[in-house]
Amino acid sequence: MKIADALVRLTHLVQHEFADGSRRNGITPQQAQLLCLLIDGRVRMTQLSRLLHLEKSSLTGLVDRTAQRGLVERVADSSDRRACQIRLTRQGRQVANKVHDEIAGRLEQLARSLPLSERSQLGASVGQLLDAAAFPKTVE
Amino acid sequence: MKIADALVRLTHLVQHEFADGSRRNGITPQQAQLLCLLIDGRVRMTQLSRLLHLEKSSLTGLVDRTAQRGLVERVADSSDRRACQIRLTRQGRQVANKVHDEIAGRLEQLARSLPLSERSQLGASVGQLLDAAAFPKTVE
DNA sequence: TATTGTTATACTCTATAACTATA
DNA sequence: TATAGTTATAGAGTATAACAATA
Repeated sequence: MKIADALVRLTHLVQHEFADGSRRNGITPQQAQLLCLLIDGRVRMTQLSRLLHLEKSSLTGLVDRTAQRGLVERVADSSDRRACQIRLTRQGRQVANKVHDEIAGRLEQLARSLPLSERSQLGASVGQLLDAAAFPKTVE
Repeated sequence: MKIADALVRLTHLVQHEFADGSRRNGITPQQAQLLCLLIDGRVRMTQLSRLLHLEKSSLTGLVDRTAQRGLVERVADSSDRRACQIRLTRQGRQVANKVHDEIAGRLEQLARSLPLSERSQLGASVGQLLDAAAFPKTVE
Protein backbone atom coordinates (compact mmCIF):
# COMPACT_ATOMS: atom_id res chain seq x y z
CA MET A 1 0.00 0.00 0.00
CA LYS A 2 1.30 3.42 -0.93
CA ILE A 3 2.06 5.77 1.90
CA ALA A 4 -0.59 8.20 0.63
CA ASP A 5 -3.32 5.59 0.85
CA ALA A 6 -2.16 4.64 4.33
CA LEU A 7 -2.39 8.26 5.42
CA VAL A 8 -5.86 8.63 3.92
CA ARG A 9 -7.09 5.52 5.70
CA LEU A 10 -5.56 6.74 8.94
CA THR A 11 -7.43 9.99 8.42
CA HIS A 12 -10.70 8.11 8.07
CA LEU A 13 -9.97 6.30 11.31
CA VAL A 14 -9.39 9.55 13.18
CA GLN A 15 -12.44 11.12 11.60
CA HIS A 16 -14.58 8.24 12.75
CA GLU A 17 -13.25 8.57 16.28
CA PHE A 18 -14.13 12.25 16.14
CA ALA A 19 -17.62 11.50 14.84
CA ASP A 20 -18.28 8.97 17.59
CA GLY A 21 -16.72 11.03 20.36
CA SER A 22 -18.65 14.12 19.33
CA ARG A 23 -21.92 12.29 19.16
CA ARG A 24 -21.46 10.76 22.58
CA ASN A 25 -21.21 14.31 23.89
CA GLY A 26 -24.16 15.69 21.97
CA ILE A 27 -22.28 17.90 19.54
CA THR A 28 -21.25 17.73 15.90
CA PRO A 29 -17.73 16.87 14.75
CA GLN A 30 -17.25 20.43 13.49
CA GLN A 31 -18.26 21.85 16.84
CA ALA A 32 -15.92 19.42 18.59
CA GLN A 33 -13.07 20.52 16.38
CA LEU A 34 -13.84 24.15 17.18
CA LEU A 35 -13.96 23.48 20.92
CA CYS A 36 -10.65 21.61 20.84
CA LEU A 37 -8.98 24.52 19.05
CA LEU A 38 -10.12 26.86 21.80
CA ILE A 39 -8.78 24.82 24.73
CA ASP A 40 -5.49 26.70 24.73
CA GLY A 41 -7.14 30.11 24.72
CA ARG A 42 -9.28 32.58 22.81
CA VAL A 43 -8.80 32.84 19.06
CA ARG A 44 -9.90 35.36 16.46
CA MET A 45 -12.34 34.53 13.71
CA THR A 46 -9.83 35.02 10.93
CA GLN A 47 -7.34 32.77 12.63
CA LEU A 48 -9.99 30.11 13.25
CA SER A 49 -10.97 30.38 9.62
CA ARG A 50 -7.42 29.54 8.62
CA LEU A 51 -7.02 26.74 11.15
CA LEU A 52 -10.30 25.10 10.18
CA HIS A 53 -9.87 25.76 6.45
CA LEU A 54 -13.28 27.42 6.34
CA GLU A 55 -14.63 30.56 4.69
CA LYS A 56 -15.30 33.35 7.14
CA SER A 57 -19.03 33.17 6.55
CA SER A 58 -19.08 29.43 7.23
CA LEU A 59 -17.28 30.04 10.47
CA THR A 60 -19.77 32.71 11.50
CA GLY A 61 -22.53 30.13 11.27
CA LEU A 62 -20.55 27.47 13.12
CA VAL A 63 -19.73 29.87 15.95
CA ASP A 64 -23.37 31.04 16.05
CA ARG A 65 -24.67 27.51 16.48
CA THR A 66 -22.02 26.58 19.01
CA ALA A 67 -22.74 29.76 20.95
CA GLN A 68 -26.47 29.00 20.92
CA ARG A 69 -25.62 25.78 22.72
CA GLY A 70 -23.81 27.81 25.34
CA LEU A 71 -20.38 26.38 24.58
CA VAL A 72 -18.51 29.43 23.23
CA GLU A 73 -18.91 33.18 23.32
CA ARG A 74 -17.65 36.21 21.41
CA VAL A 75 -15.62 38.78 23.31
CA ALA A 76 -14.51 42.14 22.00
CA ASP A 77 -10.89 42.44 20.92
CA SER A 78 -9.41 45.37 22.80
CA SER A 79 -6.76 46.00 20.15
CA ASP A 80 -9.03 46.07 17.08
CA ARG A 81 -12.63 47.17 17.24
CA ARG A 82 -13.53 45.30 14.05
CA ALA A 83 -12.48 41.97 15.51
CA CYS A 84 -13.77 39.61 18.13
CA GLN A 85 -12.24 36.68 19.92
CA ILE A 86 -13.95 33.38 20.50
CA ARG A 87 -13.55 31.67 23.84
CA LEU A 88 -15.00 28.68 25.63
CA THR A 89 -17.71 29.17 28.24
CA ARG A 90 -17.39 27.26 31.49
CA GLN A 91 -19.66 24.56 30.10
CA GLY A 92 -17.82 24.66 26.79
CA ARG A 93 -14.54 23.99 28.54
CA GLN A 94 -15.99 20.95 30.28
CA VAL A 95 -17.27 19.54 27.00
CA ALA A 96 -14.06 20.41 25.17
CA ASN A 97 -11.88 18.66 27.72
CA LYS A 98 -14.13 15.63 27.83
CA VAL A 99 -14.32 15.23 24.06
CA HIS A 100 -10.61 15.82 23.65
CA ASP A 101 -9.64 13.38 26.37
CA GLU A 102 -11.95 10.68 25.08
CA ILE A 103 -10.71 10.92 21.52
CA ALA A 104 -7.06 11.34 22.48
CA GLY A 105 -7.38 8.43 24.87
CA ARG A 106 -8.71 6.19 22.19
CA LEU A 107 -5.94 7.20 19.80
CA GLU A 108 -3.26 6.73 22.46
CA GLN A 109 -4.67 3.30 23.14
CA LEU A 110 -4.37 2.45 19.46
CA ALA A 111 -0.81 3.74 19.45
CA ARG A 112 0.01 1.35 22.28
CA SER A 113 -0.32 -1.46 19.73
CA LEU A 114 3.12 -0.28 18.58
CA PRO A 115 6.32 -0.88 20.50
CA LEU A 116 7.49 2.20 22.37
CA SER A 117 10.40 2.98 20.07
CA GLU A 118 8.22 2.67 17.01
CA ARG A 119 5.63 4.87 18.63
CA SER A 120 8.01 7.72 19.30
CA GLN A 121 9.43 7.34 15.79
CA LEU A 122 5.87 7.65 14.45
CA GLY A 123 5.30 10.85 16.41
CA ALA A 124 8.56 12.31 15.13
CA SER A 125 7.81 11.41 11.52
CA VAL A 126 4.33 12.85 11.65
CA GLY A 127 5.70 16.01 13.22
CA GLN A 128 8.19 16.34 10.41
CA LEU A 129 5.46 15.85 7.81
CA LEU A 130 3.43 18.62 9.40
CA ASP A 131 6.43 20.91 9.41
CA ALA A 132 7.14 20.10 5.77
CA ALA A 133 3.57 21.05 4.93
CA ALA A 134 3.94 24.29 6.87
CA PHE A 135 0.72 23.28 8.50
CA PRO A 136 -0.69 25.93 10.85
CA LYS A 137 -0.19 25.03 14.45
CA THR A 138 -3.06 25.03 16.88
CA VAL A 139 -1.21 27.31 19.25
CA GLU A 140 1.14 29.98 17.99
CA MET B 1 3.30 16.83 21.50
CA LYS B 2 1.30 13.71 22.32
CA ILE B 3 0.94 11.15 19.57
CA ALA B 4 -2.84 11.63 19.57
CA ASP B 5 -2.52 15.32 18.86
CA ALA B 6 -0.02 14.61 16.11
CA LEU B 7 -2.45 12.19 14.50
CA VAL B 8 -5.30 14.68 14.74
CA ARG B 9 -3.22 17.40 13.12
CA LEU B 10 -2.15 14.99 10.41
CA THR B 11 -5.81 14.26 9.82
CA HIS B 12 -6.54 17.94 9.37
CA LEU B 13 -3.74 18.15 6.84
CA VAL B 14 -5.14 15.28 4.80
CA GLN B 15 -8.66 16.67 5.08
CA HIS B 16 -7.49 19.99 3.73
CA GLU B 17 -5.78 18.30 0.82
CA PHE B 18 -9.02 16.49 0.12
CA ALA B 19 -11.01 19.71 0.32
CA ASP B 20 -8.70 21.48 -2.09
CA GLY B 21 -8.37 18.57 -4.48
CA SER B 22 -12.11 18.06 -4.60
CA ARG B 23 -12.82 21.69 -5.20
CA ARG B 24 -10.32 21.89 -8.03
CA ASN B 25 -12.32 19.14 -9.71
CA GLY B 26 -15.74 20.63 -9.07
CA ILE B 27 -16.99 18.14 -6.52
CA THR B 28 -17.42 18.03 -2.76
CA PRO B 29 -15.03 16.21 -0.43
CA GLN B 30 -17.72 13.66 0.38
CA GLN B 31 -18.28 12.95 -3.29
CA ALA B 32 -14.53 12.63 -3.81
CA GLN B 33 -14.31 10.13 -0.98
CA LEU B 34 -17.14 8.13 -2.52
CA LEU B 35 -15.52 8.14 -5.96
CA CYS B 36 -12.18 7.01 -4.54
CA LEU B 37 -13.84 4.09 -2.77
CA LEU B 38 -15.33 2.96 -6.06
CA ILE B 39 -12.11 2.96 -8.06
CA ASP B 40 -11.47 -0.71 -7.27
CA GLY B 41 -14.94 -1.82 -8.32
CA ARG B 42 -18.64 -1.65 -7.56
CA VAL B 43 -19.76 -1.63 -3.96
CA ARG B 44 -23.11 -2.16 -2.26
CA MET B 45 -24.89 0.56 -0.34
CA THR B 46 -24.62 -1.20 3.00
CA GLN B 47 -20.92 -1.73 2.57
CA LEU B 48 -20.41 1.89 1.51
CA SER B 49 -22.39 2.92 4.55
CA ARG B 50 -19.95 1.07 6.76
CA LEU B 51 -16.84 2.30 4.95
CA LEU B 52 -17.96 5.92 5.05
CA HIS B 53 -19.39 5.69 8.57
CA LEU B 54 -22.71 7.05 7.31
CA GLU B 55 -26.34 6.17 7.95
CA LYS B 56 -27.96 4.44 5.01
CA SER B 57 -30.27 7.36 4.37
CA SER B 58 -27.37 9.81 4.31
CA LEU B 59 -25.67 7.63 1.76
CA THR B 60 -28.78 7.49 -0.40
CA GLY B 61 -28.66 11.26 -0.71
CA LEU B 62 -24.95 11.35 -1.39
CA VAL B 63 -25.27 8.73 -4.12
CA ASP B 64 -28.28 10.58 -5.56
CA ARG B 65 -26.38 13.84 -5.85
CA THR B 66 -23.27 12.18 -7.23
CA ALA B 67 -25.39 10.27 -9.75
CA GLN B 68 -27.12 13.50 -10.81
CA ARG B 69 -23.70 14.81 -11.74
CA GLY B 70 -23.21 11.75 -13.92
CA LEU B 71 -20.33 10.33 -11.87
CA VAL B 72 -21.84 7.13 -10.47
CA GLU B 73 -24.77 4.86 -11.26
CA ARG B 74 -26.81 2.18 -9.53
CA VAL B 75 -26.83 -1.29 -11.01
CA ALA B 76 -29.02 -4.17 -9.92
CA ASP B 77 -27.38 -6.84 -7.78
CA SER B 78 -28.02 -10.14 -9.51
CA SER B 79 -27.76 -12.13 -6.29
CA ASP B 80 -30.19 -10.06 -4.16
CA ARG B 81 -33.11 -8.21 -5.64
CA ARG B 82 -33.31 -5.84 -2.67
CA ALA B 83 -29.79 -4.61 -3.18
CA CYS B 84 -27.99 -2.45 -5.69
CA GLN B 85 -24.36 -1.85 -6.43
CA ILE B 86 -22.82 1.54 -7.04
CA ARG B 87 -20.26 1.93 -9.77
CA LEU B 88 -18.38 4.72 -11.48
CA THR B 89 -19.54 5.99 -14.85
CA ARG B 90 -16.93 6.59 -17.51
CA GLN B 91 -16.80 10.24 -16.55
CA GLY B 92 -16.82 9.32 -12.87
CA ARG B 93 -13.77 7.15 -13.35
CA GLN B 94 -11.91 9.99 -15.00
CA VAL B 95 -12.71 12.34 -12.13
CA ALA B 96 -11.98 9.67 -9.51
CA ASN B 97 -8.57 8.91 -10.94
CA LYS B 98 -7.71 12.56 -11.32
CA VAL B 99 -8.75 13.51 -7.80
CA HIS B 100 -7.06 10.46 -6.30
CA ASP B 101 -3.82 11.01 -8.18
CA GLU B 102 -3.68 14.70 -7.32
CA ILE B 103 -4.24 14.13 -3.61
CA ALA B 104 -2.02 11.06 -3.41
CA GLY B 105 0.67 12.90 -5.33
CA ARG B 106 0.62 15.77 -2.92
CA LEU B 107 0.82 13.41 0.06
CA GLU B 108 3.63 11.39 -1.51
CA GLN B 109 5.47 14.63 -2.08
CA LEU B 110 5.11 15.51 1.57
CA ALA B 111 6.33 12.06 2.53
CA ARG B 112 9.46 12.68 0.50
CA SER B 113 10.49 15.14 3.16
CA LEU B 114 11.35 12.04 5.19
CA PRO B 115 14.36 9.82 4.51
CA LEU B 116 13.44 6.64 2.68
CA SER B 117 13.89 4.33 5.64
CA GLU B 118 11.81 6.56 7.87
CA ARG B 119 9.15 6.74 5.20
CA SER B 120 8.75 2.99 4.92
CA GLN B 121 8.77 2.72 8.70
CA LEU B 122 5.95 5.29 8.77
CA GLY B 123 3.92 3.26 6.31
CA ALA B 124 4.42 0.11 8.33
CA SER B 125 3.47 1.76 11.61
CA VAL B 126 0.34 3.31 10.14
CA GLY B 127 -0.61 -0.04 8.68
CA GLN B 128 -0.25 -1.67 12.06
CA LEU B 129 -2.39 1.03 13.68
CA LEU B 130 -5.11 0.42 11.14
CA ASP B 131 -4.95 -3.30 11.76
CA ALA B 132 -5.12 -2.74 15.51
CA ALA B 133 -8.24 -0.66 15.01
CA ALA B 134 -9.74 -3.38 12.83
CA PHE B 135 -10.46 -0.58 10.43
CA PRO B 136 -12.46 -1.68 7.38
CA LYS B 137 -10.34 -1.96 4.29
CA THR B 138 -11.29 -0.24 1.09
CA VAL B 139 -11.06 -3.45 -0.85
CA GLU B 140 -11.94 -6.77 0.68
C1' DT C 1 -7.87 50.82 0.23
C1' DA C 2 -7.51 46.78 2.91
C1' DT C 3 -9.16 43.98 6.61
C1' DT C 4 -12.66 41.92 10.01
C1' DG C 5 -16.66 39.99 10.40
C1' DT C 6 -21.76 39.47 9.21
C1' DT C 7 -25.92 38.73 6.26
C1' DA C 8 -28.52 36.66 2.48
C1' DT C 9 -28.96 32.84 -0.35
C1' DA C 10 -28.57 28.30 -2.24
C1' DC C 11 -26.96 23.90 -1.98
C1' DT C 12 -24.92 19.92 0.36
C1' DC C 13 -24.47 16.81 4.21
C1' DT C 14 -26.38 14.16 7.96
C1' DA C 15 -29.41 11.73 11.27
C1' DT C 16 -34.03 9.99 12.82
C1' DA C 17 -38.16 7.78 11.93
C1' DA C 18 -41.21 5.50 9.01
C1' DC C 19 -41.66 2.97 4.97
C1' DT C 20 -41.39 -0.73 0.82
C1' DA C 21 -39.61 -4.77 -1.04
C1' DT C 22 -37.11 -8.87 -0.70
C1' DA C 23 -34.69 -12.65 2.00
C1' DT D 1 -38.50 -11.57 11.27
C1' DA D 2 -34.51 -9.56 9.44
C1' DT D 3 -32.15 -7.08 5.88
C1' DA D 4 -31.41 -3.64 1.77
C1' DG D 5 -32.53 0.50 0.51
C1' DT D 6 -35.65 4.76 0.05
C1' DT D 7 -38.54 8.75 1.52
C1' DA D 8 -39.77 12.61 4.47
C1' DT D 9 -38.22 15.90 7.48
C1' DA D 10 -35.34 18.90 10.10
C1' DG D 11 -31.13 20.67 11.36
C1' DA D 12 -26.21 21.49 10.47
C1' DG D 13 -22.38 22.64 7.39
C1' DT D 14 -20.45 25.23 3.47
C1' DA D 15 -19.43 28.59 -0.31
C1' DT D 16 -20.42 32.87 -2.99
C1' DA D 17 -21.55 37.51 -3.17
C1' DA D 18 -22.68 41.71 -1.14
C1' DC D 19 -22.33 44.42 2.80
C1' DA D 20 -20.93 47.40 7.23
C1' DA D 21 -17.51 48.96 10.26
C1' DT D 22 -12.91 49.82 11.35
C1' DA D 23 -7.83 50.07 10.25
